[in-house]
Amino acid sequence: MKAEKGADGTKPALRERHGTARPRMADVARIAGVSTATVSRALRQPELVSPQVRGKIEAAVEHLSYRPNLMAGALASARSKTIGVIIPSMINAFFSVTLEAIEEGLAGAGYQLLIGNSHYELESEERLIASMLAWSPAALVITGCRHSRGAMRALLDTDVPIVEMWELTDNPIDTAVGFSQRDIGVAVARHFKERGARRLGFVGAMHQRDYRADARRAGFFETAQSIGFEPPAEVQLPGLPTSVRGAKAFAELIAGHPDVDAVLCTNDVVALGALFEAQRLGWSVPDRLKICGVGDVDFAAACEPGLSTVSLPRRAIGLKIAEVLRERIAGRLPTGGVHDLGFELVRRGST
Amino acid sequence: MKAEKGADGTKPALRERHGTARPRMADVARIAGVSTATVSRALRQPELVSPQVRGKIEAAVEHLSYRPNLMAGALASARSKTIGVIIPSMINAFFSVTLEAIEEGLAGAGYQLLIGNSHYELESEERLIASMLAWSPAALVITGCRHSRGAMRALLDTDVPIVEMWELTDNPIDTAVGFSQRDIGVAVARHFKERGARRLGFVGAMHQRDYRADARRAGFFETAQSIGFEPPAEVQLPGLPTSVRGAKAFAELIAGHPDVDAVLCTNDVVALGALFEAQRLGWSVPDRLKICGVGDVDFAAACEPGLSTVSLPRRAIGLKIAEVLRERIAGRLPTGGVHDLGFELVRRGST
DNA sequence: GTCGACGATGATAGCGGTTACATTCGATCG
DNA sequence: CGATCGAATGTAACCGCTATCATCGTCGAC
Repeated sequence: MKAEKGADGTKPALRERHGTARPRMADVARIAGVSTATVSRALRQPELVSPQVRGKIEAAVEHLSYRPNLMAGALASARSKTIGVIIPSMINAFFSVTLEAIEEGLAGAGYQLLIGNSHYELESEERLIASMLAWSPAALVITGCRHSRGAMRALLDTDVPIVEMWELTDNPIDTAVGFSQRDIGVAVARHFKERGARRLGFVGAMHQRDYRADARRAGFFETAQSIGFEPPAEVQLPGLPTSVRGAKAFAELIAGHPDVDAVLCTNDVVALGALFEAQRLGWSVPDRLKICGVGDVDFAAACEPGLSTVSLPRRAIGLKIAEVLRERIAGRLPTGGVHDLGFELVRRGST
Repeated sequence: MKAEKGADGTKPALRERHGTARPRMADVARIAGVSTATVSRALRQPELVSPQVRGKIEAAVEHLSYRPNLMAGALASARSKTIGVIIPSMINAFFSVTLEAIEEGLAGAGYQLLIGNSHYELESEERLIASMLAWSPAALVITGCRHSRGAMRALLDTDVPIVEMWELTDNPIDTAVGFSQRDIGVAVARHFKERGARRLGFVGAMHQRDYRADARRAGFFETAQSIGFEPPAEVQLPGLPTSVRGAKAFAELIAGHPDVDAVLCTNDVVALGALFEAQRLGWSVPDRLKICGVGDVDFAAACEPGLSTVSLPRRAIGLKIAEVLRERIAGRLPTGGVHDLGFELVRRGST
């Protein structure tokens, strides 16, 4: 399926080096016949500069197609128009939506997102925090409220506004925006009870690394028992949660526990695998078996039957963060707080 | 579903400002009893510094837990350990995988990814390019080979290595890493022919913005006709491609053209919607209807029947880019080239 | 008419590193 | 034994912009 022209390095690159040095603010100043201080002001606080001078400066900027060197500006002002965001996975669509919402909520303000992937590892997170702080970002957004000691020290030690997201805590470092992961498990257990389930099952993943998923599991198990179920039957996927693994794990689960009639899957992708597997096995959903996912990814509504799931405020988290950051950066709202954005159990055909 | 403690801003933030200023290189130098030049060298080219001095410096760094201010370094050296990446969507899992692979391939080298979202808009891309170049990144990775005039000018004018990805071109600005979008359409049309399809259909999306998807469509239509099909029946989704919209668009398509017996969907998410819709309508797949997606997202293999699709080198693209960049940044491989990573038609039950 | 206030602009000292160049000092060599 | 050289280190001039403070009119008030 490869084109013949694909041989490495054969094609000449289009670009030729022009050699024209990037214009500096001093060039603009010279052309406009003013000092660099005035140019700087005209660019960042135009209202402080008289209209005529401003006009000349704008013309010069245009003429040279001048673009300020952000690093110089950041260095001199000790803050950069950058926002660091650390997420545990880039592939997980949840965080991507939040990322996009943060970006959208900050749109136009000229912020750049510096993105780091912690791969669900606390040490990795610590390293990322350190290197992001070295850029003096305007703010730092991290996923979760659990951090290594070193990370904690760094976070407490800096003046950069910190936002912890996708989880709640009683002791935010600064600001937390999220929802209770544990309550999701609670809600689903109750929902299964309502629907008349008799024996519960759980398909999890990455229990050793994704402690947020673990909190959901804990809520599910504890509530299940407290409302009269036996401890749910359980299987853990090896590795990342995918539909294929979900299908297989689900098959294992019901092979070992044929009495299970309601399964909570750690997320929708896994649940989709289970749904197809049930279909293959001829178990009717929801009569013989109820399936619930977590996330409300777009396909959940398109499934047959529709997949019941828990809708997470992934977009709302991002927008809220953007809102908080705008306030923080503008200097209002000096201190943080905890923002619980809740979640919603979406009842569809699969339960 | 909200916890009571969720009232905004009620919780006190954990952090108290310590007031300790971040140590500077001069502090390290003083403690180690050397000049800042030596500290700088010890940090970036340790082999130039004698072992004893290096030891003292490392001790001082450790003691102060010193972290260099990257902006200062970047300003002075006119290059930053940053790699700008512009993608058309953060939600699309394709690009996320590539992003992760770029990151992974560059792991340990201490690069930060500066990520921009162009929302499939060329003007947006132009703005992003400008603001990313203002950070003097070590390289800039952009999606696609089509750019606005202004963007082109900026890209040709800079010395920053540029990589265009997810598409091929005869005239790369510098380096291109991707595959032929058009050939995907060609391959699927032929595949449908092989499988004995008689009337083709196409479910597309964003034909006005995603010109890569348009290239796939063009390949499909042209080939279809050249190998004896009538022009495929076609429906375009309004807005972003989701499963729900895919299901609806597919329903429309076959309502209008009941003779269609093979449908190419612009991506797997849409194809999944079509698959479920076919199931709801009682059309058996693949006998009555063949469905093919694009992307080979993880659930494609878990579907019932398995979803035939086109596997894109999303991870390979990222790894290749990382490889090229390592070379470029190290100063070897001064010029670019075109790298065709191909794609693979994955035949599963749905065709 | 003089003074102070105020608005607009300029001069300039950093911001915290990097790096070209100078300096030092022992080892090597004729 | 002095000249030479190279490794190790220091000196200081930037990098390009920001921000403080000084300067200079201009204008209204007393």
